[in-house]
Amino acid sequence: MHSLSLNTNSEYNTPKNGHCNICNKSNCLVHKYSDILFNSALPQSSTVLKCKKGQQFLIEGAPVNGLFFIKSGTVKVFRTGINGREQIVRFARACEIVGHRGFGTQEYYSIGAIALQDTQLHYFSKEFLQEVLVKTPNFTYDMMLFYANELNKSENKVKSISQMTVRERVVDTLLYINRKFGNLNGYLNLPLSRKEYADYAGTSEEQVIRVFSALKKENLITAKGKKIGIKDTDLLKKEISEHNFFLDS
DNA sequence: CCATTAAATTCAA
DNA sequence: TTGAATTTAATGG
Repeated sequence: MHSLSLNTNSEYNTPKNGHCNICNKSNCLVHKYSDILFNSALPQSSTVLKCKKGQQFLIEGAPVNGLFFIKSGTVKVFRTGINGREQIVRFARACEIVGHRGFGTQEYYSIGAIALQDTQLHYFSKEFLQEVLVKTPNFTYDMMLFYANELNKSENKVKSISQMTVRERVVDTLLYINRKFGNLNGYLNLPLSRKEYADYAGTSEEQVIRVFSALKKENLITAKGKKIGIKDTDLLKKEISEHNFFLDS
């Protein structure tokens, strides 16, 4: 009766080195708690949701009813600013959590989330998770660490947007994408539009294009459409080293 | 910010 | 797989 859940569990469950075999992280929550999350005796513990590229699955202002763990694909999480401008809060990949801020007393999501590629999501209802949190202290503790970490990142981001120059923020964004998604064939392994770089860095598309052009001239990056290659990570890091903002993942 | 041109991506035949 | 249609990038005002 839980065939879907049982199948899912096995995907996370071949650890030799303790690393999750989907996201390759040693501290992966989905991997660590897959038994609890997917093999629970509780009914309807999880369902898998399929999102096509460009599909929005979390809408700002919609009532909170649960949260998502990304099974595959990538997602951007954003908030709409005062004049309709989009502020990208973060990019998320496999095994990361989306929609967690709605938990507790909050009634409505304060963020939207949209799939950047075809994406599969594990959906967990609020009721189910509350039950798990109450019964499983280790899980609750790890979730608390996760929340604390998120808060720290968010505070760093405020600092970066208010104190760094446009160029530094764009460089910081490039390093963030590189750190988080790595590179494939010499290009960042996540294709983003200049607008998306801008929305993350807190600038305009034109500014990003101009910074990219400058970086190309200086031989720090290469760009072919949406494929951006970082030529010299260390030199880029140097540019923002005085801010030491490249600590968050 | 907007307009123009170049370049890249998508899509359907 | 191609190339026409559409979208996105780049530049200059």
